Amino acid sequence: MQEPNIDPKLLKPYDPKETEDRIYKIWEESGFFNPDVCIEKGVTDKDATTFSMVLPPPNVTGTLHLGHAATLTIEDIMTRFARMQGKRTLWLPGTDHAAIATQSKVEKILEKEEGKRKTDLGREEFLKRVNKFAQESHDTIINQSKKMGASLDWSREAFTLDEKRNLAVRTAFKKMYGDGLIYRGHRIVNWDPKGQTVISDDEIVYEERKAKFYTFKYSKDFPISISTTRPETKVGDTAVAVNPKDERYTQYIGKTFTIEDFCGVKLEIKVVADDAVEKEFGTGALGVTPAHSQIDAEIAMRHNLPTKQVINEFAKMTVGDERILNKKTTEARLVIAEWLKSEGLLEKEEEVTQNISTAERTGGIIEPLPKLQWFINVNKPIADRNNKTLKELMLEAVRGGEINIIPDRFEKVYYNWIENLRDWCISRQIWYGHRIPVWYKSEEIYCGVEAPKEDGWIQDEDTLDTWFSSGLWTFSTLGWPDLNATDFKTYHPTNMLETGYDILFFWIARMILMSTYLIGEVPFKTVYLHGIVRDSQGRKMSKSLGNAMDPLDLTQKYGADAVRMSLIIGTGPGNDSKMSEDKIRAYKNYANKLWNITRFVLSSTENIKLDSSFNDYSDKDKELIKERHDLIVEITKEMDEYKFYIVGEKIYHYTWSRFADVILEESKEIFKNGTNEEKESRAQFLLDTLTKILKILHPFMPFVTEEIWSIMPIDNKKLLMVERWPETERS
RNA sequence: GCGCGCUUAGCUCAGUUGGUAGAGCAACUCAUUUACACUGAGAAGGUCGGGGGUUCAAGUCCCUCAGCGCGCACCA
Repeated sequence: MQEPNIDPKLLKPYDPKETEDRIYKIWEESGFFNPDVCIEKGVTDKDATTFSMVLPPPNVTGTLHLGHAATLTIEDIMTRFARMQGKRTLWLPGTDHAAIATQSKVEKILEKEEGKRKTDLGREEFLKRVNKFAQESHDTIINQSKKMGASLDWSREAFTLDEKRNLAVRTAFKKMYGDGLIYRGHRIVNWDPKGQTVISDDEIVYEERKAKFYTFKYSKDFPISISTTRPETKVGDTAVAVNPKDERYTQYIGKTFTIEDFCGVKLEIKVVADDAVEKEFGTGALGVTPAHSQIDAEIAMRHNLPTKQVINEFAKMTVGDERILNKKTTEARLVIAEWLKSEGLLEKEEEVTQNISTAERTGGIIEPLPKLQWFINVNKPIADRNNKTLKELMLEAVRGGEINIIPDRFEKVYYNWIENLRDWCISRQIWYGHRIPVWYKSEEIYCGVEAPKEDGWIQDEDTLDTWFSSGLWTFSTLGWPDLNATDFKTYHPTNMLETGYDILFFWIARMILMSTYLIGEVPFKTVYLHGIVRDSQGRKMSKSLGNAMDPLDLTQKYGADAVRMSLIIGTGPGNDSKMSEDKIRAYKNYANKLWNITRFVLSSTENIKLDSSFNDYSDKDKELIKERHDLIVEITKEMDEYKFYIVGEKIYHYTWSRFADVILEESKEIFKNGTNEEKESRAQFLLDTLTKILKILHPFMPFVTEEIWSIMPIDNKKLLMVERWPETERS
């Protein structure tokens, strides 16, 4: 066939590498990622309904993985769809300083490359290193996000640790402190000996391990046997608790026994009755270690028992003689077990599996320790929130329907978490992060947005849990605490929050907490949760397994459009998905198919332009239009319901199996032997249908569609990214 | 212990309010320069995890069992 008047580009296979960076640049230069520019340039009405969403800020700990790529794709689809519907659309980017994660990463590098520890550098110098690392990670992340085609408004980019966000953090802290929601308290906390910091309950990861479960008596004269997996903590025991209904032990309740020598330590053990003790568990008697167990501390509080700390911040013993003093807890455990055996006190030694608490970021084994820390009280009634507690505010936002979670089964998970929620420990003994806005001067404490003016005040050394600043993200990025900021007034509450279900508690719950409390409105109306991207065998991708697929490599090899499609199709909300190169290859082929469809349509309709007022369709084409119209109605409905995985499949199927394999094939016959009317009708139909396919496909495969759009014979074209979604009312 | 999810073709997954099973990939047969080999046509492949129930009708609803996975709690 002759190929007159057709872009020579089409004569070669589609080349994403040549196309994608060029197209992204055109988009960026158009300014259309920014809704203000869209209004200025007249592609969006000033009073159009808004669609706003924040990007879950990636941690500045390195590079993006496929999970980020999935997030970017799903959200870009939402954003481009909204923009093409004419909405005032804002998708706001940013990055997260990720306090502990970033700091420990830099510590590792420092150790490996220079053999130094952070204390060798000092706070200021170490922070310089962290900032440098964070900046480099940031640049990589931004670059990768652009490669994925993300239509983010870079003019509004934010960082959880920049000046504006710091003001928001200090303002929020001050208000919570003023309302008595933030308090400083001496409590049993989760101490991470490896990271040398406290962490919150949610930062604990449980790992199943085998352990020895020892049953023994403190001494030959002691009447009650107890059981434990941690004999070394028993040197800190101050009581034995039994169930009040347990007849075996009633005679001892209230008595105090002195054990002169428990592996070199003198113990005073009082027998108390407490409902928390289960009769059936172990011997039915519990050795109470108030300093090193949350439950025991609670029992101790109820019975006014003394607390005796026997383990320090390095998980080493602080009492006893040379046998255990300064030994690690794991070593002391064996020493005491041996001692019990040799004294004839050990009655039983069993192998059990137990859940061991480890720190999410460092992997360190958590040591419960009593410490003075900052907490958020989740059970205190708040006067200007109708005396509701933070827990109640969080619960009601979802239960009352103001926030809708997709898939809805996660609402149950959310309620369950809130029911078990305890006060949130927000102080961290790390250097990288928002410094706590509290100052001390002898006995005085000052909390304020700014430092006190007089001399002699010393600021709290600790920083805040990274999730404190993330919790403010939907509004700290929009100008809050300035309540008159245009962005804040225009875009808050945001419409959508899309993220992985694994940070439902960490992030989503904390945003709801902060927003309902600080501004009295929900942070977002809909939460869409996606799953984890796994490898083709269903394993979590990780660097150590070596199965991590680098999104950048994949986009280089197959094109971003193909990677995007393969991340969407075959994945429903809330379900994990599996990734394989086969799948991506299939969608690379699809991009090329679309390219060739265009080549055929343009070369067989040469010199004809799309005529939007054309109406003389043949009967056959009218049928095809009806079919197409039904499909678009269906697809639009599914887009509104966030069923992108279904839409992607449907449009793929329609273009390939229906449009290319059937309609184009029969068009060959029409163009060869049909009447002029038939030819004209079919030419318009093909151009019109290709136009609509490009529009529907654009949110999914933005690069190839924008590129094809640029050579379509259509008058008064704008960029495809700001064209209107195909109308659904006309047939 | 409480709760959730999954189990459908060799693999990865769809299957919306119940109407006798679908897609991609892989494998098989054919076509051999066609808009496109990054292709087309065709055929094959499933007692929808097991059992029971409701119904005219169940992959879909209910009960139950099993395997896998996950969350929370416990973890003396």
